[in-house]
Amino acid sequence: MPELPEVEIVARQLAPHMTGRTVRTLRIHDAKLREGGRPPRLAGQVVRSVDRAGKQVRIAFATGRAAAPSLWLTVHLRMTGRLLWEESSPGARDHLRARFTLDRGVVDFVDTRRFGTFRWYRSVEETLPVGVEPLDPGFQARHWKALIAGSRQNIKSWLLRQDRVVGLGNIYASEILHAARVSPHREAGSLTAGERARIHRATRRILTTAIENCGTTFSDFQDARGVEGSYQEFLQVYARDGEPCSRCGGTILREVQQQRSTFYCDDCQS
DNA sequence: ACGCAGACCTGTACGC
DNA sequence: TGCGTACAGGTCTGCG
Repeated sequence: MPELPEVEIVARQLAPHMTGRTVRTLRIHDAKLREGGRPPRLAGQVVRSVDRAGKQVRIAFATGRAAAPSLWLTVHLRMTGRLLWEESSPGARDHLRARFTLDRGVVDFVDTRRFGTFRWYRSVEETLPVGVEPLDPGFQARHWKALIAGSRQNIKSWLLRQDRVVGLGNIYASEILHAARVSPHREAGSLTAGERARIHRATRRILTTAIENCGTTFSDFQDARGVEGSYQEFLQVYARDGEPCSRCGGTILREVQQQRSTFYCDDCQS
């Protein structure tokens, strides 16, 4: 489910609750979560930071309040994962996969479809995604040229890969291409400098606005407080097939690319 | 290198 | 009500 903005919101909301807290216990209820490596002993570890790396929530732990972090956990929410903070211990919960009990508060990992993953690391370098962070202040329009050069992949599929630019998923990829007036069928390597610049600007603007609006809630995204985002009100094409295009009045189409739905306007995206 | 199918899971919406 | 099908914000593997 979540793409960059939704993961960013979860991390930002968890951070003030978790940072500086001591872990009492980590209970893993779903054995699938052990596939990313055996969980280390967490009791007594102090949470030093919670942030986002690509589409993952990253939590740094240290052996004491003054010690440097020596352990990192990345949580990938995939389609339906949620990290929910509660002040006092909630009772039974559907699809509860893991529970962190802190010296104050509880963080539950809830995941209906069980695609979510935990991975443990001993250095921060290992947690860094391969691709570029699109909201990194140093990332500029001119950098797209080298990233995209020579790719024969269609631009919609290219935007979904995480080894070039991280954080984009099926909703924002369609929205970005519509905002940039670029057809999802275009060969990535064939884009002009002007088109790449439009994609760059659209990416920054859309992700930033989505974060400001607490992300997009389609069916199940909720932030760390269980509150839904509101960026769905701003979506121009996603899930709007059959409706008129907000820019040119043409009809928004739905089409399957790489087994994922793409939404676009055939009239003003070329 | 690319596209495509299938897998991983569970739930919901919709047509008959 | 029940059953079958399609679809869902992600990503991996294997095949051609």
